[in-house]
Amino acid sequence: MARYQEIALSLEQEISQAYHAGQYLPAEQRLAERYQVNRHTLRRAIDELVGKGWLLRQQGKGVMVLSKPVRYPLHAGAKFTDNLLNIGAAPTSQLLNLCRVDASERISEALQIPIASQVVQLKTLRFIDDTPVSLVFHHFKLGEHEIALGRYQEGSVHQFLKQHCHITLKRQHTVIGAQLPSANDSACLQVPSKTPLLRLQSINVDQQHQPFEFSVSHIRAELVELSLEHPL
Amino acid sequence: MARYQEIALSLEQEISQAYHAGQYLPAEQRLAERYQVNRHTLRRAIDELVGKGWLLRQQGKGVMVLSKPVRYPLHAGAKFTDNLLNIGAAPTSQLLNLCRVDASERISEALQIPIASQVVQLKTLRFIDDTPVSLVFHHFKLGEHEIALGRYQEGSVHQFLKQHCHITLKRQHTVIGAQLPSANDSACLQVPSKTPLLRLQSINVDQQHQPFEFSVSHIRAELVELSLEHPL
DNA sequence: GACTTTAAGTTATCTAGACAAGTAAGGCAG
DNA sequence: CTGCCTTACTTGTCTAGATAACTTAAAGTC
Repeated sequence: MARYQEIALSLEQEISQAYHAGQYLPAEQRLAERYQVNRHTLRRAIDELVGKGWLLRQQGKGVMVLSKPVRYPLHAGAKFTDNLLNIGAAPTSQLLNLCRVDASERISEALQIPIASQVVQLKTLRFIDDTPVSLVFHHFKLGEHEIALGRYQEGSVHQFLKQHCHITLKRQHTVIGAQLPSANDSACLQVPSKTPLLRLQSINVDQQHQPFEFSVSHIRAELVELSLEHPL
Repeated sequence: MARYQEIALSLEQEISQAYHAGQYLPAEQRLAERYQVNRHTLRRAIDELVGKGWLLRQQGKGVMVLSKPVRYPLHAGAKFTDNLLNIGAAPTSQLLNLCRVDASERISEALQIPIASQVVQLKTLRFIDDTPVSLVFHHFKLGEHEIALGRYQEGSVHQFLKQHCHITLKRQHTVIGAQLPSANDSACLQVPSKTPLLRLQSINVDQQHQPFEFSVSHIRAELVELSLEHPL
């Protein structure tokens, strides 16, 4: 077993016993001295625990110990916002960008439109208690509701659609994967490039069961896990 | 944007255009020379794409371009083995370890037994076409079927239970997360410590809807994604 | 031919040093 | 007191080099 793995294991034990969420580890240089290794080797050890969701790096501040992730139910009608309000957390959403883009193969298949035709793309960032949690790309067909969407600024997108367009969306199909963040993901979610993300691709349908929205969410896996009840 | 991120972006484009699954990239040293950077910087760039599921590192051989992941449906009755046979792949399972362990809080909660009471733990490794795909920890209550379980050696565990114990398991509750592999995960799944894994924790019930198995799967996210149909 | 050894080429790990970039707190001018 | 600047400390990135571990194929041995 590599030295950095030994150190990661040792640190993991120490954290679970002597630290609680919100506390900061000693500086990398100090830890490197304690373990008698180069700072790069110690960084590698910390990277292991960051990847497992135990620690969060904050440039200029230090390495923080995290708490257990929020469990997020995945029903057909499950709403990000409502779920979190129930827990007592303060969920917010912020519009980053609104534009038209050419539909990729995946998007056109999901929305049942021709490939390379244009769609409206909404890029939003979701927070829990001022911590960025997920980056979401919403895709809608062009059409009557496009102008209304242009007025969206913040808060739940699905709530907005319900109020201004009288459309209630339901989750119809979801594909779940995991990946490391791109440079853009890292920047928006304020995580280093080694913390894994959950990737959710959802097709949401309107009351007539017609595909209305295709969304791709990149979610910080140290903070959130998905929960699923299977019907009998 | 950091140099290694620029290189990752450049490589990603090149791969999607000029490579197909199974091909190998030029050696790190060559690529480092091409981009005029130190080999460590180029490694960091490759790490980005490994994390995104585009590439697979193989010590001593090189860096291989991967194909798109297998999509694995997650119904109540979904079976790893049957799903893959339908696709035309060759799924196998191998027993790594069988022992009794003390139930953690998570396990005892899932199986509805007292905390720290003992359970039977089966550790299995699943392959698709001789590639290790997931590492699974199965947990069962002690009891009448324990001896039968002791005879399990390979193939689908659920199939084995059906044939030898006449028990048909159904997925009742699933929690999905993502994390980087531990040292043990890396070794069993033959992946470096930077490729993210999907983590599936499932409670499986018998015909009387009683919790019978609690399993924890660590799945290579570059190879598999989970698919979910939501009922109306 | 079958097996072993060797060599070359590859990725993996560790060390060492430098500088950039971000944070926080104290000191200072207004 | 407020606002700005400086300074110290932290993490992030890049370079450079050495050695270990692993894979493959060719050369050698029986």
